[in-house]
Amino acid sequence: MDSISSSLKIQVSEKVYLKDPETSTLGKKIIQQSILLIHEIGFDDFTFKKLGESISSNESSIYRYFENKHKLLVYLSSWYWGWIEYKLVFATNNISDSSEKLRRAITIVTEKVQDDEATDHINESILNKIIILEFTKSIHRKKGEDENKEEFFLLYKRVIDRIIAIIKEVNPNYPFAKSLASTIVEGALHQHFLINHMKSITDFDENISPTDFYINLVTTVLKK
Amino acid sequence: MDSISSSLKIQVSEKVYLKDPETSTLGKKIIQQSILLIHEIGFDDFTFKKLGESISSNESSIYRYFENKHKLLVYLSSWYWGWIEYKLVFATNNISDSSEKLRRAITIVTEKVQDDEATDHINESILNKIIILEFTKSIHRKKGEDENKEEFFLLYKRVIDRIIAIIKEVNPNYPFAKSLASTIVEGALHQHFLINHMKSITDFDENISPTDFYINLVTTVLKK
Amino acid sequence: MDSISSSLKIQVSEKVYLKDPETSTLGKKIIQQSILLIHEIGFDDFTFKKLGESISSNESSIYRYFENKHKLLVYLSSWYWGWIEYKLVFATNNISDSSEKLRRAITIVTEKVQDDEATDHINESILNKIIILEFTKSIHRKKGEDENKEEFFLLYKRVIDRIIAIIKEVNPNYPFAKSLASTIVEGALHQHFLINHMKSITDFDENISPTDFYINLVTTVLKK
Amino acid sequence: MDSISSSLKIQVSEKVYLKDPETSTLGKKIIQQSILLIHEIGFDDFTFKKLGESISSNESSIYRYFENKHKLLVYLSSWYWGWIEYKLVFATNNISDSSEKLRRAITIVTEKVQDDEATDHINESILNKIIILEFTKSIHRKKGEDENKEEFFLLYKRVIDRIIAIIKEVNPNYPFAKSLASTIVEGALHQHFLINHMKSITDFDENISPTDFYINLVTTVLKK
DNA sequence: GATGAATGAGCGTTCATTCAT
DNA sequence: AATGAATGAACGCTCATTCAT
Repeated sequence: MDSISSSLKIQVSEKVYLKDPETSTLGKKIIQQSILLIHEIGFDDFTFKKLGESISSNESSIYRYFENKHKLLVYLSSWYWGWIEYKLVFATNNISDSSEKLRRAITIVTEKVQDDEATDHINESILNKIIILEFTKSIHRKKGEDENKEEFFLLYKRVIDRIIAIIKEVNPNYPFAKSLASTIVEGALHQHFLINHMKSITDFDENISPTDFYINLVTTVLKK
Repeated sequence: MDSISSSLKIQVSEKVYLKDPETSTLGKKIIQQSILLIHEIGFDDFTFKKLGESISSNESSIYRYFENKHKLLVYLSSWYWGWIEYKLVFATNNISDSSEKLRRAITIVTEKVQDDEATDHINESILNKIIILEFTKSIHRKKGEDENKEEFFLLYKRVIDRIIAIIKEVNPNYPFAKSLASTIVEGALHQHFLINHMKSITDFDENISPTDFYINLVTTVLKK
Repeated sequence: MDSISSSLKIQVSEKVYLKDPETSTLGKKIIQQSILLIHEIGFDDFTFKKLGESISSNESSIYRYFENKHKLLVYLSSWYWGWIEYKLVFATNNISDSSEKLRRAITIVTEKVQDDEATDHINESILNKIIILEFTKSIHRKKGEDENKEEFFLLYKRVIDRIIAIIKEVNPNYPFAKSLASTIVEGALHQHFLINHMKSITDFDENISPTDFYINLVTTVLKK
Repeated sequence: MDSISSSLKIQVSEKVYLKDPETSTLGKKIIQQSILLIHEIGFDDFTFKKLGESISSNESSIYRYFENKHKLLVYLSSWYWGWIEYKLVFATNNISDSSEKLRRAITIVTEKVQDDEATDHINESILNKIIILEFTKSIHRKKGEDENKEEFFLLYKRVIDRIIAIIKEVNPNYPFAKSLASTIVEGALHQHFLINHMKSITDFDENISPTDFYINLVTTVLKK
């Protein structure tokens, strides 16, 4: 059976930060406000200077925690995928029917995110919006190519790996399990983006959601 | 019957450029070299100053053609999707069997791109690599949100619309035609990205390609 | 008796322009539109490029007429003071009473300017507003100090010299004739500026104008 | 009785600067050198880059203190008028005879300025030359029209208001007290400009000064 | 450990001007 | 004579980062 820390302290790789933001008040404020600020002005216009102002602190203080703004985004992303993994494990735990398990897993990664009351300094709903807009950009960054990419996106890959495993449970002979899993996860972000910015090429409304689309899609292709 | 200019002069919206780069030698050099340079150093590090150096011209000359580097990228993207549309129309022309038409269309938008000898100042193969890395970023840009987004990404949407139409031909009752089409086009870019940067979560090798995955996927879900 | 060309062809020093704008349609358009454009966006933001656009011509064409935008402003100023001189001479012609002559002269240089229908490509009322805002700046320019300053501001000085002469007619013993004359001319511009921008330090309203102030002032100090 | 801080710390509005230059060594150097440099090359050619070089510091450091060079000039002007106000109050303090008070006030605002030994990083004599050349330009700036104009030129207006008050003491029935006051203050700057650049339209020499002209003028017009 | 001050480097842009047609 | 294209130089400004306290 899968096991994961049941508390909501998400473990982010130490390579991502210089000092763990969870260990101080300032650190938590940095995380909390950065989410709000990135959402407000976009990651391109986001700077440590502006963040410093919004937490009435100096930009140099933030440098104690993160090498640069890209690492901070990697931290937020990692935290997000760690949190998704936690929810995914929790939701599929003790479910014996593979197909049901898969449906639940797909739901977790494709549904619209609500704020999680268990974490008071992180607004997951807004964080999700940032992930939709910025996560793909962040894995596409050319700079520092591959040095720590594996490390940085570990938690993202773990979510995908868990879905791959469930897909294989459902249909061990399906030859594209990995591609299907990555299509669901990345595709869901994209579909949510389209809902907000290019509605005309989506089918979604109040009655029909990306989750419906993906469950239908996956169920069909995995049918033996 | 579909009709499209059979020459390879791709029409890019006039709002994207200040002066049409196709109308001068310098303009063509800007296009040609920008593709090579963006590929080489990444779009983030790409500046008009560096481009100017690489075409031994002054950055200010480039400003005659494009307002800023983002508009230049929009131009390249538009050109790319215009070219893809052209190929798509050409490949599906006179094909009466809808399923075959769809297979051909999917092939066009998911296969690895080869250089097209018909255009001597544009290397489509490299441009495709740029699109894989940078296109999603470019539609995710926050700034200038929505003002001309429709206009800028018109050719992209036209490609998707054509695929939607073919999907509907194959199965008029499938309820997620739009989402499926956008999943194919965006997803194919993502799968090609994974091949280059996160191989471990793909199923692809020399025998099996994204095209195979998408044809299998689409064929299955549209089966009546 | 004073003599001045009775036509409204104001003679501006040839050193101010490269090609006389009065001799071509384009030249006249340059003059006409530059007045409107400078008034609209301010002289600081005014460029030949923008002027070129507004007369749908190229900036390089304007360089045929004026070395740079400062020379163009000198031209406009010269024209303005030439026109003021013309009005001044016309208004004081055949007046034998010196005091009356002085009153009329002061009126000319201090009253609010109306458009002169005799010149169709120059809107004197707007030009006056430009002079109020920009003329003092233009004589204060440091660059090219003194080379041709005498020449450039000849027509301005001629207006002042005419007023000095009238002051001396009224009271030959007044020891500050020159300073008084320059105070009136420059001061009137300043008072009109204050009316538009710092009303709180003026005494003017619909019943009382700068002209009243200056006539009162001058009449009093010249009383024997 | 008038009261004003007797120390020479002139209070300039906080809206003018980002960080008070009086609070650091670098700040004082910025003020000191900017005066010398603006005098030397003129405000048009003055840039933060050049100022940075002349204080062997980087232009970006200067941006900590002032938003742009125009704000720096506003600071210098404000300081100047604050200093003039101080001198004016000091010189007229305890003088019971209104006419004498007025003569002293006029003297303060019209006489040639000597360096004040009490301030070691500000050369008032040179600053006065800058004010003569640049102050009128600075209040004539079109950009940012009126937003903070009142605030920015507060100290200038306070000087004028004090003179208005004294004029009214001398002759409460004179109907143009405001215009007369602004004429003196602005006019004096202009007369000093003429002395330096257009001597031919002034009456001044070593025996006769602008102060003489203005005292004569004002005394005469206010005579009951 | 947190902060404020200072800095260097470089970006995006505009301007004035020249050249070739 | 008028124009369009191209250029070099500089400006204003911001960013990421370091240093000193």
